[in-house]
Amino acid sequence: VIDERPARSRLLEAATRLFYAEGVHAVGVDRIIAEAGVAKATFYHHFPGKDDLVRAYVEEQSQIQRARAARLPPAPAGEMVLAIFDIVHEIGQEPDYRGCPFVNAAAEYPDPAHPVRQAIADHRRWFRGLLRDLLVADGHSEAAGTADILVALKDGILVGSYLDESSARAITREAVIRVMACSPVAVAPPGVQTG
Amino acid sequence: VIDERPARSRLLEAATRLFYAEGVHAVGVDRIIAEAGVAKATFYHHFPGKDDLVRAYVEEQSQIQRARAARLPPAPAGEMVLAIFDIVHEIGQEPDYRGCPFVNAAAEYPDPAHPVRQAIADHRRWFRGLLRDLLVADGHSEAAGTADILVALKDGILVGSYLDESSARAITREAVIRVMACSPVAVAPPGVQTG
Amino acid sequence: VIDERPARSRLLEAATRLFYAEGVHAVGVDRIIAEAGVAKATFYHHFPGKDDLVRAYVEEQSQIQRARAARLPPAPAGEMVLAIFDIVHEIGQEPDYRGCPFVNAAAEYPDPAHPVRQAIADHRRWFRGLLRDLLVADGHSEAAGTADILVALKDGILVGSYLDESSARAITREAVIRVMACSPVAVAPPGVQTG
Amino acid sequence: VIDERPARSRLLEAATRLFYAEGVHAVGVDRIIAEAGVAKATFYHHFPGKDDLVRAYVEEQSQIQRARAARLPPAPAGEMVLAIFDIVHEIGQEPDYRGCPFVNAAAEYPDPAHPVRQAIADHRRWFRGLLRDLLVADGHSEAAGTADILVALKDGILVGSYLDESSARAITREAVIRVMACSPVAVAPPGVQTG
DNA sequence: ACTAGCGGGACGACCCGTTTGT
DNA sequence: ACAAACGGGTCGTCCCGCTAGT
Repeated sequence: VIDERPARSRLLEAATRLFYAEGVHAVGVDRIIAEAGVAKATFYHHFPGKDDLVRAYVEEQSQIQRARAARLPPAPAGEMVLAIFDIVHEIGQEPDYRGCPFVNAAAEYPDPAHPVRQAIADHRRWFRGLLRDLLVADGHSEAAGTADILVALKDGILVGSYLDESSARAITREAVIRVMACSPVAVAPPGVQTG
Repeated sequence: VIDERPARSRLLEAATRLFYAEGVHAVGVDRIIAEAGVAKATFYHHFPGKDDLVRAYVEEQSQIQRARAARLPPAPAGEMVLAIFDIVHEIGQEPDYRGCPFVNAAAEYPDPAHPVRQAIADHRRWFRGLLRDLLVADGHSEAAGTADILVALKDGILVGSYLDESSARAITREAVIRVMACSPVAVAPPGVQTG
Repeated sequence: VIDERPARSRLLEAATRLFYAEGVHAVGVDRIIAEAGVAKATFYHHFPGKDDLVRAYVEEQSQIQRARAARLPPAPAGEMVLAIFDIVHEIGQEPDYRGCPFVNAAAEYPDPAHPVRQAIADHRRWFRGLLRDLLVADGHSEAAGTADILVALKDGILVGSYLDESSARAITREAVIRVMACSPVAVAPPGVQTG
Repeated sequence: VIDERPARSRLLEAATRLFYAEGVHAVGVDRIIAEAGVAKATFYHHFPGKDDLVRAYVEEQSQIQRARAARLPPAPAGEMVLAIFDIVHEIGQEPDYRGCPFVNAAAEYPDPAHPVRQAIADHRRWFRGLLRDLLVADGHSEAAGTADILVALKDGILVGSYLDESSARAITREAVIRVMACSPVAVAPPGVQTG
């Protein structure tokens, strides 16, 4: 009971690194325990199975992002949204960026009822709620719909950061500004779709 | 003799169905040849290895989307963009939608030099070029940057269609309209843009 | 149509090349038919199975060696033996020498009753008889025993040519001379001989 | 619980038996692990791959022969050579003799740079050195060349023991005596030697 | 007489996630 | 904490048949 946490931490650290860099199915437990320097029995003592480790990995990523958002310096709500997307942009520019860990993990878990997918859905609900609350605080009409668009924008930016040449111009701030600029005319042209 | 189509077609069809529904690594060649009703030797006669089948799958998806775009009825360029996103929206609403096949496949192929990744990059270059050309034809200033944003929007919409509750309101058209509405003021305020 | 020789010849040629260079078990029939440029059905039309091709390969090698011996210019029997070993030496020095095809094939056919092994045994009987007859014609006492030793010498020279550094000095002629120099004293010291 | 020896020993024992009796390529790892009574993962825990097991097999055979040579009772160098060839002869007469394990293994490994071939080459260097040292100690002129011939003789005797009818008379001792009897005249007739 | 392609099933080496004993 | 066990899975190749089309 004394030295439990280092082993678990090392396992989660190794898993995070390998799962993110190479994919979940592509990394075996043998490799993780080898890189973590723990025994197999220790692994199965801390995690009932590989999927539980995957879920822990996803949940930890969510915690990291929530903490990062919580550490943002206070600012007017509109600027907070921009600050969040500045972080999104920065993340996408990191050297070995391999895409959004949640999107990538979801690609390997087709069943939406799977605990890993649940954890991913939780994270996404949190992020959408965060944006929507900020838009509401910003006095934005159509806060919910705009939050949906911004979530899509965030996902798409990260996908592009992973898959397209980095020479693609940085369009993050510009995009956020346009999405948030919902002139009354544009918002609800009669008969146009809901958003 | 049930299916008289050539073996290669049956293999590619089965692979497409299974790869998309369950992921690439999660589907073994044994399963594909079983569902295609071909012998293993026949599979390896048509494809040097599994990765070649994956690449064929990706390239076929690209061909399908290009053909679909080519079949769009002629219209003014701006409306063409909207029509394209209507299709994107529709695709995302399909019953067993499992996300963008290119994004999902890329999640399982970390190496950008891998042929599968190359095929994905080719497709993405095509799509971005399609949007940019339409924006140029539409007389849009900032066509390239706006195309980048629209590509991100498309990716994000499809990610959301896969991962979020379908109750999420459809925001596609609204989002496109906002992104395309780039008022001169918003486009390039000196020093605002991030990168 | 590049190669107009009959299919059987092309198959045997390809098989000879591949079997010798890489080993019998290491070369599949698919590869042979591919390099021969014939259809699979054609192969199985000419040879009931792979083993029959192997036997044909072995028998052809035997024929080649017999023909080479038959072409030796006439000479006194003792010099003929030396001439034979000159050829043995030359063969062992060839650039891509891979060892005696009979010894190598036998290593992959443990059953002495197998047709391939029978063909190998036939060849070895021929070669031993050839040497013995020459020794008899040379008026050699102990012709049979000396022939046995010379056969061993030949096999060992070829093994060494394959497995040892080519820097190993050429000892062929010297060895033959010593083996054939059976002084009465050396031949049968009472009680020395083992069997 | 039948066999309490460690798994690695059981694997190597089974591999030795099967590789020697049937050839390396002809024996699959599944068969070895079955006969060793070991799980597949245990095999791959002890040996990175089949080739490593083959190399261990070859190296063990070399160790066995070196130990056997080391156990020979002390005697004058010339008699030691004869004693070594007595052992060679005895080995060749064993009931299920299948030829020299090194020569047979080399027949299935065409690449001289392969670890298995390296191990074989090591063994052969050792044996040649052993003979040469004994000949030197025996005061033999031309020790190196004679050692080469004796190595060839050993290889050839073992090839013949495997491939020819056992009725072939035992010529081992007689052959060694002749090879070692290098009269000054026979050793270096000017211009006789080939290379 | 030959070609092209496909079917078939067993087997090749190797790795999977997991459990147990020590 | 380490070795071992376990059964099934991975991708790929084996040799051999068969049909259909020249």
